[in-house]
Amino acid sequence: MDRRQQKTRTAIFTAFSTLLAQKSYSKITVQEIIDTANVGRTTFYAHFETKDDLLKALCEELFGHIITSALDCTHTHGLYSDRNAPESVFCHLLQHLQENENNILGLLSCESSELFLRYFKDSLNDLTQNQFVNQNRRNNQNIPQDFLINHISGSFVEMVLWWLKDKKKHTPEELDCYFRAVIEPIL
Amino acid sequence: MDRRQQKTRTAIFTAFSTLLAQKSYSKITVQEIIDTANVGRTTFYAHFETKDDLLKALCEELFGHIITSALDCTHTHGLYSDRNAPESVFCHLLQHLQENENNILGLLSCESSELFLRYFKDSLNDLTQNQFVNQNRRNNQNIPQDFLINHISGSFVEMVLWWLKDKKKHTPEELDCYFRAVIEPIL
DNA sequence: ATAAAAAAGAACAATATGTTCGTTATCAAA
DNA sequence: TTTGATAACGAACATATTGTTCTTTTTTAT
Repeated sequence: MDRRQQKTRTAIFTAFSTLLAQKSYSKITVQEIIDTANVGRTTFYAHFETKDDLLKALCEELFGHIITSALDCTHTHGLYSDRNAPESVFCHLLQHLQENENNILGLLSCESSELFLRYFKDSLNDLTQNQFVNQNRRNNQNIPQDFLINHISGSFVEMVLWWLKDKKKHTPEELDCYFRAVIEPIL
Repeated sequence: MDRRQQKTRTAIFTAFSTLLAQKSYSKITVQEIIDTANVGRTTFYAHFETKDDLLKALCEELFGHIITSALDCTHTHGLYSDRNAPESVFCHLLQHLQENENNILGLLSCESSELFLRYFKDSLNDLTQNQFVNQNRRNNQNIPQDFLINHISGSFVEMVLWWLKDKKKHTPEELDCYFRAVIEPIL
């Protein structure tokens, strides 16, 4: 691929991320993005159809490899390796988030965090579902599998939201411990 | 209060709700709202500072009494009246939602449901917190109370989101049953 | 070196925003 | 029922954003 394309694409992503750290998504204009990225108006629209399109692309880039990395983890460990195992996939995810690659946490902490977390939850749903079909789980009370999957990924996302609002006063390991305590009883 | 004020306020709310059923919040313009409500531009800005302000006012109106009603319920029953009791506050909430007063479910089903559910969750947090301070709960594994409160209200909100996406294939009573099954083990 | 592709830059119509004015209609209270 | 207050109207306004179209310049891959 042409280096110029990659360069502007990166410039736009960076500018967008910078702006997201300053103000909410809805208040960011295309004008600001291209000013910050220092690219022409035409160039922006050659890459992305709309601002929403840009957001989607950014999410795919951000959550893409964090999820695939987690998927590798489940292939070796299972959803939770063991009831008393030291780490679960969720701990892995939290650590990955905190490592701050591409400044994901910065983005998730911004005013538009919910926006990102919806994308994140979609990915988590796939991840969790994957686990359920592979493992033949006992279903203790005729709870629909859909419900359980949604409960797990939903709770995780809400936990991350809480974690960030709370200025990350807890370590990924602590959170993992709490999360397993509230999730494992129902598996 | 002047009847005229009440009348335009209602007209704007109704117009806004109608539009929300058709398109996402971000794509609705003030222009459309005043056209639909059939009020002057000046009038709109006399009532609400911005579109965001309107959304906030609508949420307060919608969730205000649904929560106070639930609060009454907790005063008599407790968070869950009893492990085997037929109804919990959450069932009450779900039924209330489904009764379709002010067409809440219609709004929650729209493209901008997350927007509303964030407001809803804030109210739920207060509700849940209220319960925790009144009842002296056993805390089985040193999980922070904040975490538990957030887990409960967060899970509930995510469940409603799932319920709506799923076209409400389940009754409030079924959902309540599932929800208690995943929440009660940790209380 | 050259043809293809990408970015810049300027200009465009269309639309949305929030404000200001003077005018008209409606209300509540005497 | 009159009257003073106030809410709504409507038109106009400057300002800003959007998405598109054009031509010109720069950069790339081969």
